[in-house]
Amino acid sequence: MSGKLLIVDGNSILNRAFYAFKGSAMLSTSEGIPTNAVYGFLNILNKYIEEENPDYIGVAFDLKAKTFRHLMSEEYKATRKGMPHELAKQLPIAKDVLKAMKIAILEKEGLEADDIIGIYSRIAEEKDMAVSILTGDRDALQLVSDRTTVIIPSSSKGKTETNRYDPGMVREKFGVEPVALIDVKALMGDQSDNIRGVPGIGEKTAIQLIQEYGTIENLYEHLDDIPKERIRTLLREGRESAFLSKKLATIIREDEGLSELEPLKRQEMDREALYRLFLELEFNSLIRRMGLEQPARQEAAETVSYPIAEVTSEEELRKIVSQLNRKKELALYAMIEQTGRIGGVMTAICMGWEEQLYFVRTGERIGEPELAKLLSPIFMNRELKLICHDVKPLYTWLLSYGMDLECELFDPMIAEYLLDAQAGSYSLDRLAQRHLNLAPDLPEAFRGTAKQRFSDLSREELLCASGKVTSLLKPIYERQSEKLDNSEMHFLYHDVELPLALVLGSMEYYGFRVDKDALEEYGGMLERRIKSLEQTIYMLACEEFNINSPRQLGVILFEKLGLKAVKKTKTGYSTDAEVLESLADKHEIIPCILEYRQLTKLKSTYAEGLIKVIHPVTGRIHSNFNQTVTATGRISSTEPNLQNIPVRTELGREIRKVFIPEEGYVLVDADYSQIELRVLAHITGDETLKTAFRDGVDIHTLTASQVFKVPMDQVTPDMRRSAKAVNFGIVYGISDFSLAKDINVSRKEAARYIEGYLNTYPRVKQYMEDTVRNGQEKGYVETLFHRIRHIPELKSSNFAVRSFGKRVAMNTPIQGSAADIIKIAMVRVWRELKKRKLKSRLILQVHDELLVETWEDELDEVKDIVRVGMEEAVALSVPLTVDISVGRNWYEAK
DNA sequence: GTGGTAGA
DNA sequence: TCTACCAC
Repeated sequence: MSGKLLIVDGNSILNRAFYAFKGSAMLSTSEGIPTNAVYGFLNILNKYIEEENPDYIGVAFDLKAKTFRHLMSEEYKATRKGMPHELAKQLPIAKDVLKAMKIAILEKEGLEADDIIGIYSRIAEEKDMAVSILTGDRDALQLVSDRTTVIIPSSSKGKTETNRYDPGMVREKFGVEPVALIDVKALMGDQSDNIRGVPGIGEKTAIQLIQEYGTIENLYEHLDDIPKERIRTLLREGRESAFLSKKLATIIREDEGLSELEPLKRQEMDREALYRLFLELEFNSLIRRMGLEQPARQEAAETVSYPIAEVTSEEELRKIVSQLNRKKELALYAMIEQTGRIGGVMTAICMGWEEQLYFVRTGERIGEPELAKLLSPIFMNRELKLICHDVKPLYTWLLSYGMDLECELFDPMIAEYLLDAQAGSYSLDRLAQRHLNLAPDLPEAFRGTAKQRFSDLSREELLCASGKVTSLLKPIYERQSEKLDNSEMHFLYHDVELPLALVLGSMEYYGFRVDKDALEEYGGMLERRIKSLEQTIYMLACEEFNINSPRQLGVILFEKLGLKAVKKTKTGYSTDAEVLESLADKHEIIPCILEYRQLTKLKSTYAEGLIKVIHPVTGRIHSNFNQTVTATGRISSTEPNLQNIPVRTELGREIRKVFIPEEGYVLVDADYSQIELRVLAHITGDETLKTAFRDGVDIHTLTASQVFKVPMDQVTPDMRRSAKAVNFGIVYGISDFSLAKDINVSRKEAARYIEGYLNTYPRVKQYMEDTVRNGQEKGYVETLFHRIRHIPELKSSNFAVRSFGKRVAMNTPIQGSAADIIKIAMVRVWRELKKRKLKSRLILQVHDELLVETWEDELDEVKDIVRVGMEEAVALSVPLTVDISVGRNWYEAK
């Protein structure tokens, strides 16, 4: 039996980092510590080991967040000053820890086991950490060695494998025999969450128990049989055990059984494990810095990879298609690039199911249009389920060849988004990692992130990599299906998100026509006004400077012109609109700067930004609609973002005049009226709100009337404005702090408004409380259609983080349900337009608004389709009303 | 609250 | 990366 010392933290990330660094010294920290701090420690410690103690023996030790913060406190503030980089800030602390280690190590000539083991406790003593470890935190010090004690954390019930410590696993994995088990939280006097519901087993009694039951497994099995009375005794002992634990840490010093140092020698860093870990955690810059990009190939043995054959003639392909077409399910991976061509370019495609995969490269033998046509029987086969990761580009590609897609679909990317909307990345290799624990070695083009194109790769590379990824589809599909089937998201997935991918694909395909000349003229007009404003500003400042630089502007305003700085940012003076507005009457330069800001924003982001993305062939803007980005279920739009085209100011709104329909078409714009507040009324069941919406009462005036306790007809515009802001705040779940900023009152005043609101609508208040509690219990909240959002922040010990979690918990069901509803409406409208074979098409969604480019002859029909599609998307206890307007450009149609 | 983009 | 600002 080896004499390994292992300190296991409940924090799975760091556990795994420890394994990756096995043999290296490791300083792990708890939640709340910046990852680069962890990295910094690792780096420094490793360096130290390499340079000064090559034979240093692996020690992991664990600094609790509180201790860490303590170390970060006063005494270090001074040293941190002036250090340029985050990492540098951590240096003094790391050095200090090192110093402690050095003392421990170098005090004696040679290295001896008890020194190594003792380091931890010495540091703990020197830094007053023992207290923190034993009583100051809910986690605990956990040691494993052959003669010492296994402390099983209460997170042994945890879901992740790294957290699941049971005696058998300890024995197998660490080669040590556990002699006792201690529930850590019970030690801390926390009875809420103990091993299998048994409160606090003190170490001493635990040993007795094990002796009684022979083995730990046996004890586990009979935990429920232990009499309640005895459990109470154990609980009392729990506190004593805490002090025992401290002894445990020192007992080892005298343990001669640890003289065998060989197994503790430093080993090579496990670069692959580290690579996989960093990949999963998206520590991309760390991967780069540590040069982990090309981990040694490791996956070959365990990667599912089916045989693959290349298809090189149309005739052959036709045969294979008819053969594949008889299958129930088919995995397909399309190597499509978004290029200048609308619909993208398909370099190759790979498809098949388990026993055999087929690879087709487009080119002279089989052209893209021919390929689209040849594959069509599969795409139109409603009896077949196509497993396709990211189906949207495949659909736009098909549209560009006049083809359609009507088979059943399964898209792992979308499935994963529903399972975890905050996962960040949904590329296939990440899915393989999450579901299959595989780290396939793939060219960058297959990993979604890189600039590399499929067409940059050789035939062999494409064949090999696409075979790998296509093989992944089936097992991923099976695992995701199981998870989805166990959830309530079936409807959302099959009837909303999957068809929506096609809707978005067609929206991207059609794009939005733009009058380029008008846009250029608009830009020119802005340019002229900016130039003249610029001169005025230089004159008023008596010097030329870069107005776009908040830094330079800050110097001019607050140093040269002597204006009073109201607010600061991390790097200097704040010059945001809020600050400038408060200074508006202090100096005539201020209004000029505000106007300059507005004009340059319009010019650079909108005028120039939009011109850049007009497609030279279609003359239209083909925005990219992303379905898997937002945590709430909303869609996002990029390159350009068409969901934030100005509307509030007249000058900004003018831009909408350049968004025009095709010849013979008009724009139909339909937007939900107050959809979030209606969702709120429905979810909370508040009668006042429901009646108001049924009667078509102005909701902000109503709120004002009720909160300020005046009759409806005596509500002043000011009162209405405040009420509107409060409604706004409720919908978006903003804090009293942000509300105060929005309506320019004190934070206390804002808090009173919110309180007044909640007292006016007790059902809303009840809902808010219920949702938060529910979220805390389950760890997630859900929308009307069971879209879930995990909110780990609710469990944070940090007030600000927890408050954020609460607001998110209150807001997400509202915003998310509204997102669900408009998505349902989009699918309905799109399907109806398609079914009736109309020329009109859905081209844009802006959260509560749909835009249909409408063939003039179809105007009445389209208005009807849109109204019904949206208003009847879902039956709530309040009506959903839609305002529709028609125009020859977007400006007119709003 | 949720996003995206531009400029320094 | 930070600051600022556009939308719902």
